[in-house]
Amino acid sequence: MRLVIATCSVTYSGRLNAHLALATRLLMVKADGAVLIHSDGGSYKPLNWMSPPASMRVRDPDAEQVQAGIEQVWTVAAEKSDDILTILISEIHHDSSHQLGRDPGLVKDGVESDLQRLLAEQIERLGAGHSLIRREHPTPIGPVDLLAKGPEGTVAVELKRRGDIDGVEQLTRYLELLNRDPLLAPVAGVFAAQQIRPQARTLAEDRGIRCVVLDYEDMKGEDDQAPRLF
Amino acid sequence: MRLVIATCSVTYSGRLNAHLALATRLLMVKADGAVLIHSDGGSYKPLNWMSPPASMRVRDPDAEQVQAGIEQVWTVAAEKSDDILTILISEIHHDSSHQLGRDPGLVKDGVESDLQRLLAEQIERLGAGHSLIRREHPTPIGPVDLLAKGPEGTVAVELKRRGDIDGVEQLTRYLELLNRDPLLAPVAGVFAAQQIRPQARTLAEDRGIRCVVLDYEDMKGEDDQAPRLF
DNA sequence: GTTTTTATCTCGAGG
DNA sequence: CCTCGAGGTAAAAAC
Repeated sequence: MRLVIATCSVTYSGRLNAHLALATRLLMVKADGAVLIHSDGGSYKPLNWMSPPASMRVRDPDAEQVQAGIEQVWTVAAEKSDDILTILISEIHHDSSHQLGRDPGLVKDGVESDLQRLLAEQIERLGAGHSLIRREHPTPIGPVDLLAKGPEGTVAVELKRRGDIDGVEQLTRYLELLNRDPLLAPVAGVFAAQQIRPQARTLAEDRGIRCVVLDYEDMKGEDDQAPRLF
Repeated sequence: MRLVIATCSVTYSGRLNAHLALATRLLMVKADGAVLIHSDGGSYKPLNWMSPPASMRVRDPDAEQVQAGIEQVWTVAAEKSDDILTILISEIHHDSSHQLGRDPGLVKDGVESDLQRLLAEQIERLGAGHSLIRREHPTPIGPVDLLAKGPEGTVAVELKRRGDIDGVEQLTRYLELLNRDPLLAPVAGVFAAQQIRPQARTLAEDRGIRCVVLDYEDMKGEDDQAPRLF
């Protein structure tokens, strides 16, 4: 990884065109050819970048560019498209290279699949008298997260970490399909999430879909497997 | 901006829990307290990070951590939530700080608003005999991108850079509302995008919505305003 | 301030 | 290889 602090201007041409006026920034060049241009603020997204795989070419400025005070011209080209990032460097304040090696990568806990496993094990969180039929019940338009038997019949469960309007739409499509199957119908809908947005709740309830808010930490506490990832 | 190349392990605790095993990485500390942890590959997303505003505390390792070869412990806490990033540093290979100043920011050209302006000007790209009624036609659930008059009546246009299934759902909701208005009905739907995904096209056509693929570069070439942002 | 929409989204899983 | 859905989505625009 090469780290350069430079006063530069940048132009990107690809799916859109974008430009950065002259200022001092960090240029990060990764081993796979990726280039990231960061300012000293904002979150993790760079001001501008090139995704890997890419290759960089450094050349001297032409006469006009020399006049404009440009010392180096970096051209970063994507290998799989014709996206091009051009960096005009006026001054380099720092330049260092470092050997990092491969990264073992991030281990996560608490994503939707974990939530699904826990709710499958603790299906009574949908209400007393529920039992699991199956996870990932297949339909022609994709799998339903959970299918369960409740006191009032079969229920299809759509599970989200954050319950949004498109999750309700998704469940609605599933329910329409499931209720066409005479062996399964009638199937009621349950929209279960750690957090349900008001608009999603309103839409769901208008359609007769029940909303259930889940407490992940609580469910994890009750988890008999209690896996320790780290 | 502070740049540190260090052999470290990292733990994040917040909306989920995540862990990075011991390896050598770049730690970037920004002026607003943001911290980014990058490996030497992958696109612009860091392996792990803390969004600003945040504050960092550096302390010495406890006895057990010293035994494990840890030299420093960085604790990065978000100011607006209880998210915490803990970085256990075993070895620092590089450490430098740099003054960057405020960035003038990115200027873009080619986003959805540009596409909408161009299609409004070149509405005949929907087919011969189309004329624009208005852009951003208001409805109770949000504005319809374009409303036009075609040879066979009024059409509502939903515009996307990438045409996905949720765009079709959105247009469907608009059409249902617009067709309730006796002054407007009947209104047909057109789903226009630079790229339309097969599933979205299938759903749209099932619902009698016409799909139109737009060529932005072509439209830009025909643009009489020809704005030069840079 | 909140909510909604966009994104050069990135990233991973599954066919 | 492509397609699809999730994301600690982030970030900008709309309200």
